[in-house]
Amino acid sequence: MDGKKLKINELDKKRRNKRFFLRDADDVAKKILGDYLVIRNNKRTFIGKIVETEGYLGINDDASHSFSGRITKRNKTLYCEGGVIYVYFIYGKYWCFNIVTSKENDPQAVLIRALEPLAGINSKSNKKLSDLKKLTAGPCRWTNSIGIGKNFLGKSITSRNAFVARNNNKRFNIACVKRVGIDYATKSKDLPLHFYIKDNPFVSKK
DNA sequence: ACATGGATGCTT
DNA sequence: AGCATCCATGTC
Repeated sequence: MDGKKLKINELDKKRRNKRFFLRDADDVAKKILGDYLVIRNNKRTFIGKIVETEGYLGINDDASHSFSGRITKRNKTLYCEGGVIYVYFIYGKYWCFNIVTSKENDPQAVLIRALEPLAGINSKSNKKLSDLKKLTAGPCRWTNSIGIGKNFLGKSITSRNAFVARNNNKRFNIACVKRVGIDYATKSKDLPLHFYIKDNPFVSKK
């Protein structure tokens, strides 16, 4: 009967648990490609397929907010045990959504850069692919579209209201390139920690 | 092609 | 305390 509800229940069963997020960020970044991000927010449920991610490796990664290990008001969430959400405000307008990984005091994270919307985005007024892409194809776009902000900082990514669901039928190739927007980095600038699903239209455009 | 925007971090 | 810097995005 209600296909959407059924699907959400199915996804609930495939929820990634906390242990999954205790590994290194590059590993998590690759493994969650093709998985589903489920966010329950303002009494709505949003589902998006994760199509583009970046790994940030922590204190030795000079592109990371936790580089050098200095703890600040902004980055302290990164030092939590993996499995919580790290959001930060950027460019005076936007929010970026990350999943903290690895063990406590190893401040790694995965940035979710783009999603393919599957539910919860108003598709009535956005039938065209180009319109839909403007809503979820980009690290600051999808967060804006579903109301991600500081309210998600430090929240669990293994809870009923925010989780990653395993996709057991992955048939795609993964591209592995250098990360975006980190020219200020030197040592880690060219590391291939930016992953995306090849040929997926919702990968943010270069 | 250009304007927007605020937190951050560095300099004073 | 001041300010240059950051660039994804929206709007042109």
